Amino acid sequence: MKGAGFSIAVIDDDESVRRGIVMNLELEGFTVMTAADGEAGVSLVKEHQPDLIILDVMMPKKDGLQACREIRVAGISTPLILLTARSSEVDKVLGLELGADDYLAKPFGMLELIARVKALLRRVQRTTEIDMVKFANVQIDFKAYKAVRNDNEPIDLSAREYRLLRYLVAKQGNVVSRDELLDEVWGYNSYPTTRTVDNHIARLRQKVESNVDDPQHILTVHGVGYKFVA
Amino acid sequence: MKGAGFSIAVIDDDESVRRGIVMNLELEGFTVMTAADGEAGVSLVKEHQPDLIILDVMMPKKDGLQACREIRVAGISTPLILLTARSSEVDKVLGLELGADDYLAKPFGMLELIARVKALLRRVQRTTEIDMVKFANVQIDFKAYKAVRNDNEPIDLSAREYRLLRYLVAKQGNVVSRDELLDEVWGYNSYPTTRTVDNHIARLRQKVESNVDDPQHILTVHGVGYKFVA
DNA sequence: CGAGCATGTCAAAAATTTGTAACAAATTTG
DNA sequence: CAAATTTGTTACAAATTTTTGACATGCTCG
Repeated sequence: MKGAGFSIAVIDDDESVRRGIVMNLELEGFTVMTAADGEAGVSLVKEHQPDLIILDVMMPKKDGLQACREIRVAGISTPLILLTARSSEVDKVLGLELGADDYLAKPFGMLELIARVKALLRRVQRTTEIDMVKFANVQIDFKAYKAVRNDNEPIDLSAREYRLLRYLVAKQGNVVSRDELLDEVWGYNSYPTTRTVDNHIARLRQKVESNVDDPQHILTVHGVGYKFVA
Repeated sequence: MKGAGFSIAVIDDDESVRRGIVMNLELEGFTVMTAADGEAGVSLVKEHQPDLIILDVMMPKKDGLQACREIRVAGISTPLILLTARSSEVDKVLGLELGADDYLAKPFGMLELIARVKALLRRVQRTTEIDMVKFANVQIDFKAYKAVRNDNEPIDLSAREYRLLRYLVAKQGNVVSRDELLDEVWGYNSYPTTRTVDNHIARLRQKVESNVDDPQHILTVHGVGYKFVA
């Protein structure tokens, strides 16, 4: 994954632990922000909305479990990894019930932490399904399977067109290859050709782009695949 | 994709299943190694570090879940597909928690297995590739296939130019020979001449260097190859 | 210095990739 | 069951990229 623009909040009172984690995450290409106690941590998270939180259980002012609880209560569902010195079951269960997504007992290996961070981000990214998208004068609701232009003219998209577009939108800004689309949108049980993808893209463009001859949102990247930009 | 040098370990006690899988993978151009029980499988994986593991759940000596656990504990994070006869959720969850990356219930279609193997390799590859590079006044995003100079003038690079540059950047500071570039950027089943590389380098320089006659980042190392420096 | 390679440059030719239309097959609907 | 809709396939034209070869220029070492 190599960081890919993800930001991570590291909340731990131990200066040296914090530094170690930060250094390693930055080496991996993540953007890192830190706080040294629970209270500052909660503020940090509320304010900067990182993509992932690493939270120590034992901390002054407000312990990790309490901080975790507050973060969840605030409606923030950012993936969260708990660090704990005591590896007692109590801590683990408590933490997970409070809404942590993973935990790691100190002392832990940096490689393992990095691996878990990446795994968690991957997992979240996969399962985060987009609900809606708006661009130019069209608006699409993937949950309701409804699409409109100018707030009133309905656009009629087929089921596969919805899925295709949703996948592109989920990866927006990044190029997606035809093979990836076949895997993710068509699945592993059917084996259409890559040309099938082109045809669906063409149909999508006709329905969704203002000028089919100069698409503004569903872009071709020659030799690679397609890319959606809002 | 066509196998492209990837090696795959197939661990299954059923001779005929194993043979079928091996044959199909080899047809796809993969290098395949096998083991007939969990114990042998774990040794095989530790010793030969394949690029992907296909592991049957039910096996003598050491079952697949146990083998999977041992492989992960040994710090080997190679992508792993579990095969199982029972399609119960329990197995699935267990397997995934133990660190399997994908899951396939017997009986499965060969095409589906191949599709999953390729998808998984693609996914892993995506996550290990460089995302971005910045140098002088240009910035390149390899995921978005987007390059700009001075934050606003777009630079138009072809797919191969992106791949070529990404490979050089990945090896930055080290000289890379033309033959290595042909292997890694062009692949093993195309055979252009080494002059082709020069041409692409030339075009890359024209697009990316400020002064083509005195390149600052894509450097020629006479008699050896090329080298990227930030 | 100059012979012998190695590399840079350019344009045309070759190859690949993509868009699209028309049609067939499959699926859903009435 | 027939009609309508959706999906997949094929073929071909158009767009774009890639390769090649010829020649110019540059580098290295005897």
